[in-house]
Amino acid sequence: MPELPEVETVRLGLQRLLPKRRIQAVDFDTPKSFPNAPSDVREFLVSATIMQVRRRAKVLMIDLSSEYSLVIHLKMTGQLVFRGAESFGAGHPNDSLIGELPDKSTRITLTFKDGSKLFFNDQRKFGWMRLLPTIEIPNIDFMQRVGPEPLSADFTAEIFINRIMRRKNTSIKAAILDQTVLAGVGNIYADESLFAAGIHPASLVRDIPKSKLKTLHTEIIAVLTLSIEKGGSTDRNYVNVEGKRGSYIDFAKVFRRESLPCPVCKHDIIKIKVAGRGTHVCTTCQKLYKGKSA
DNA sequence: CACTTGACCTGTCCGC
DNA sequence: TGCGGACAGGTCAAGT
Repeated sequence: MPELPEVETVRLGLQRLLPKRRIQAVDFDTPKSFPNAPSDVREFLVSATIMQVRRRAKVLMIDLSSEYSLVIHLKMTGQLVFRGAESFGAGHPNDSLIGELPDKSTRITLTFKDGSKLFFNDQRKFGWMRLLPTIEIPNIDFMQRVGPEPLSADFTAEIFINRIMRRKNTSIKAAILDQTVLAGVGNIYADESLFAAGIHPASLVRDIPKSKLKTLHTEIIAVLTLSIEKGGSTDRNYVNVEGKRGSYIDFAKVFRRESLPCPVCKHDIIKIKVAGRGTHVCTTCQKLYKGKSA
């Protein structure tokens, strides 16, 4: 659920709210959510000041004055919600989708010296937060293997095509979901960008003309950019740091629109399974490329 | 090595 | 209304 646009929206909110705040305490329920040793937490987290908030792929990094960083992955249902000191006692903000915090899905709470708090909620407990030396982040396995940022200026169509061809014998959907090919695309934006490019998600990479792959490169960038403008997609769980929804889902052409008319040709959108994921497709607008046969 | 499937979890929804 | 099962999907480990 949180894909690149959702994680970037959270990053923008955290970058606005967190720098210069000093951590007073951390509370967490399970070691799985926050596996660091208590001695490291005391030494490198408590009393540290937040410097900046960065993102790489779907991973957030909160850099601390201790030269450690909180590295965070929201996975499917993770949420980071900030509440200022004034939000407590008098109740929570009325326009938040999230009620009183902490609640039953709160895994980690960071409390700052000024009384404000950052809550890490995660219904399904797949997400995590880890304290690592800032300088070591580029060395962790995921950072070593993850592909280029699709919204960076040097992510050209040529680079995209070269990287996608590493997965030439699999479906195009599986290929763009592969974080080692490019960073940040998940199920929503895979379906939306493939619709925009007119490619059936089950098409094998090797069968798709280069010109179509070039179109897909353009559409991936367009879809991700529009979604960041809309504050991401709130399908089920996703909210921003204020607990508010993103509106991109209102602009989605196929995602979660099965049995509704295609906005272009009016034929019904169907839902199938591709690469083990629920996949939304308009079989009229999206061509299934298959081999050399006609 | 390339690729696919299952596991990790919990809440929701659907059919009986 | 209760209950079992399918489903949701990011990533990694295990399997083919």
